[in-house]
Amino acid sequence: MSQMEQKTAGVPTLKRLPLYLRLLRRMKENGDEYASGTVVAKELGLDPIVVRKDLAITGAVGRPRLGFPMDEIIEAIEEFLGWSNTTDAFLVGVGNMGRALLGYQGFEQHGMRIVAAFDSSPEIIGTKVHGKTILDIETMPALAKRMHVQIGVITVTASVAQDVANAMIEGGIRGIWNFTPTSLDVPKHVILQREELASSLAVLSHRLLLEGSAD
Amino acid sequence: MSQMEQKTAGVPTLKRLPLYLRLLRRMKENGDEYASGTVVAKELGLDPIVVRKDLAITGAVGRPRLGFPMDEIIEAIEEFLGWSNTTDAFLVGVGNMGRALLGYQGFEQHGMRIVAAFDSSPEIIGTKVHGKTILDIETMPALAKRMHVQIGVITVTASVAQDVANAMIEGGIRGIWNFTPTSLDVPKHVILQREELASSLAVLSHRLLLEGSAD
DNA sequence: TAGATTGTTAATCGATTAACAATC
DNA sequence: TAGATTGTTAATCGATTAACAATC
Repeated sequence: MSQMEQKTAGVPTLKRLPLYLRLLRRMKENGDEYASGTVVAKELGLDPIVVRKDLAITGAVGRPRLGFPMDEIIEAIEEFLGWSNTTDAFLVGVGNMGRALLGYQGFEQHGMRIVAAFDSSPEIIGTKVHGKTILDIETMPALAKRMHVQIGVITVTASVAQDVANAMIEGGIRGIWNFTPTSLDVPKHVILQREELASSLAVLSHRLLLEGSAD
Repeated sequence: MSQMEQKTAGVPTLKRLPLYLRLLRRMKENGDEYASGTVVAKELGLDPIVVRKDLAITGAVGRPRLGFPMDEIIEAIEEFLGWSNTTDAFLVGVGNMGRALLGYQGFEQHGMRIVAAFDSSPEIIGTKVHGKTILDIETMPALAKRMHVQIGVITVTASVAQDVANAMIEGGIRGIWNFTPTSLDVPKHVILQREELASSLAVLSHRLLLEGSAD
C-alpha cells in the first residue's frame, strides 16, 4: 500500500532504534498514550536531541507539547526496521552459543524467527534442543531454497564458518549473522553482520586501564 | 617499568584491534616475522590507511618496506588493551547465555578469565557447568572484594539485572559487561559495556530491507 | 496565554579517506 | 637505485551537539 521511499539511516541510529522500541512497548503496556523524546532520552540515558533525530528518521510525526502517539511511533520504528513481519532464519552449529541462541525467546520481538537448526555431528542430529529438532547440515541449502529463508546464523567452529557461509549462499540466504571470529568472504549482494565479543571486551578493557591509571 | 603515557583511542579503533591481534597471532604461528598494514588490511577487508592509523596508536614502530616486527606489534596491541595480564571476572546468571559464555574458551586470549559463576537457584547452585562449580549469588559481593575482581558479566533475567549490578558494585567490581536488555544505573566510576543483540539485528534487518527494495 | 516539545538549521567534533614526503 | 611501506599532514564526510523558531 505505502509506496513511500525508505530512508536510510546511519549505523549508530539503527543500533539505538531497538532500545527505543523496547522501552516504548513497555510504556504502552503501562497504559501511556504518548511518548516524548525527552522522556525516552532520560530513561535510556541519552541526549534528547539524539532521540528526536532518530525518531524523525522513521517518518513518525510528533505533537508539540505531547510527544508521539504511542501506536504510531511503535509502528513507525517496526516498519522502518522491517520488523512488522518476522523474517525466517536458519541457525547452523549447535554448540554452546548455538544452544543459547536457540533458547533465547526474544528474537521474534526483533523481527527474526529461527525456524530450523542444523549440525554436522551424528550425535546431535535428530535430538531436540529447546523444542527444535536438529537437522543434518547437508539438507540445509535445499531446505533454505524451498522455504525462501533470508537470514543465516552461524555458530560453528571458526574453521568451518566459510564453508557454512558458502552453503547458506547456495541456499539463497541474503543476510548472514556471523558469531564466529572468522572474516567471511561473500558476494557483495549478501549482507554480513559480525558479532564480535572480543571487540566489546577490548572497549571495556581499555577503559578499565584508563580509569585505573587516572589515580 | 614503562612510565609512558597511555594514549586514548576511539571506539571504532578499539573494536578493530582484536581483529588485528587474532590475525597477527595466526601469522606468527605460521612463522611470519613481519606484518605489514597492507597485508593485514587485505586479509580483513579493511582500508590500509585505517590499519596503519590504528597500529600507530598502539605506539608500535614499523620498518618501511617490511612492516612491523611480529613480536613487537603483537605486544604493543596487547599492552595497549591491557591484555598482557588477564583480568579476573565473575559471571552471574547461569541460564542459556551464561552457560554459553562459561563454555567459551577464547576469553583468556582476550584479557579476561571467568574465575567463578553464580546463580540464585538452589537447583543450580553446587552443580558444575563446563567444569566450574556454581556458587550462591549471596556470597558474590564478599568474594569479589576478597579476590579483587574487576569485571562482572551479567547474564540474568532482565528484571534482576539492576540488583546484580548493585551487588557487583558493592563487591568493588569496576567494569560491567551487561548481556541483558536492561539500562543499568551505575556510579560514574563504573564502566558499562552493553551487549545488545537486538542492535545487531536492527542493522542486518534494515540492510536486508534496503537491498530488497532496490530491485 | 504560557510552556513544553517538536522539527529544523547551524556549529562542532571525530573518524575516514586522500595525498605525499621519508625511509629502508 | 627502485619500490614498497611507514608515518604525517590535509580534506572530506558523517554524527553529535547546540541554537532556535514553530506549534499545540
